Amino acid sequence: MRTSTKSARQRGRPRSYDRDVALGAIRDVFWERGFSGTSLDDIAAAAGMNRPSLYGAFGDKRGMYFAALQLFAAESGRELQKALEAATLREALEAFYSRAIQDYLSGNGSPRGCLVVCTAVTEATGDSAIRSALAAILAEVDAAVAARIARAQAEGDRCTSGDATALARVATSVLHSLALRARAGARRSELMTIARTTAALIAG
Amino acid sequence: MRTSTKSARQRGRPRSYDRDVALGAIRDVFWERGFSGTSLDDIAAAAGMNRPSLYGAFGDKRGMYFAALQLFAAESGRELQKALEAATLREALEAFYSRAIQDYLSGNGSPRGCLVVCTAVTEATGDSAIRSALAAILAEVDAAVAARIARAQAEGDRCTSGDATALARVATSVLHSLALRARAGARRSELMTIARTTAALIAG
DNA sequence: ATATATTTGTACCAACCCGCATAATAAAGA
DNA sequence: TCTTTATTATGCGGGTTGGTACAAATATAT
Repeated sequence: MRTSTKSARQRGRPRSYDRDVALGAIRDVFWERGFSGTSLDDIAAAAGMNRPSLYGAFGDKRGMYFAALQLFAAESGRELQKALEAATLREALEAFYSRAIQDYLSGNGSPRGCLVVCTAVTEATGDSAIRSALAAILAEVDAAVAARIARAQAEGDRCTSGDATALARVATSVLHSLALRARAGARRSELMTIARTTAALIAG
Repeated sequence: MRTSTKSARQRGRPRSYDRDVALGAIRDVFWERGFSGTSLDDIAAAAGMNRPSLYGAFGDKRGMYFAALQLFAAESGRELQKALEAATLREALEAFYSRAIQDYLSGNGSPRGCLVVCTAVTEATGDSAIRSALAAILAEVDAAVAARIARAQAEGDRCTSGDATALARVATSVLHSLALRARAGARRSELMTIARTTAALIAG
């Protein structure tokens, strides 16, 4: 359980892994191969842990996936939120997309897109808990962008008029597509053009 | 092989299945569960065929998936193309999205979204042939929409100015997101609002 | 030292996986 | 009727799956 901060040194044999770095590795495997496409052997190899330790730390395979999803959402949510804080809406959207594209094209092998859009969506039909988690994450990003657009409208920033919520959903829709296009092999320049065109459409 | 029309009755035991309806059933299973999440038993049950017959008709599991993908792309490509033929660009885009949303929300259980966007994307990192097929399908839809936008611009139809290719990619990006939002459980009204907002943004 | 607590490593389990080998079946041709 | 051809049906074989039991290992507490 270990309450995170200082540790009063536990009693038994010490862990040979760091929970956070292990979870990062697990997230990366799921990110690349998806949930159904990933085996516990894959996970064990990536995390450098054997199965009993994995099971003890994260529960079963679904538990590992949820933990990975949560980590991904938290980290990339922070990044995107930060990008949205740029001075003008147009700059905010461009930074937002730019940052996302950076992530989507990362990875050792072929580009991985977004863990949420490119792997959780697939499992959403068969697993209602994954579907809820997915919906919640999408809604969170929608809300963040809607808030930013509403702010621009309130500030009299150059922005297309109309319902901020609906405009925001269009903006995040393009984000989703950037993820899947990246995974499909689109080149960065193509993605950036789509991003800039969208930013122009929404932020005047 | 059977060249589709009349048949000169083959010599051996007659087939107990119809290749087209079987492939439709196979497409539906993959559509719901994805490639990795679908077993041959699932496929056999859905198609009402036993494994050797499946193997004889479509090759291995990947072969079945490619056939399903091709069928899906051909059918929905026809539908979308037809929707795009509406008189004005705005009507065309709205029909295009509306038709897509209809499909994305269909299915016995929970909504399935789009076979390409919601299942092929996941496998794209690990299977370069699937990645190519995916990229080709995306490009085809992009091209169809780009042609429709270019036509509107040429005809002086009310349309946002700018590169037709880039605008089209924004439009299809929203299509992709509609698919995944449907699978995530979004309600029809939400999807329709996104669709109308996008059509307004692009077609003035 | 000895006991206690916690984690690791090995190895195993039953279930499932995909693909195929083989035999039974159902038609046409001779 | 008997052969030939094409399909269906059964079921197996080797490998992989997710999950766990159990003993060895490594720390603290007494």
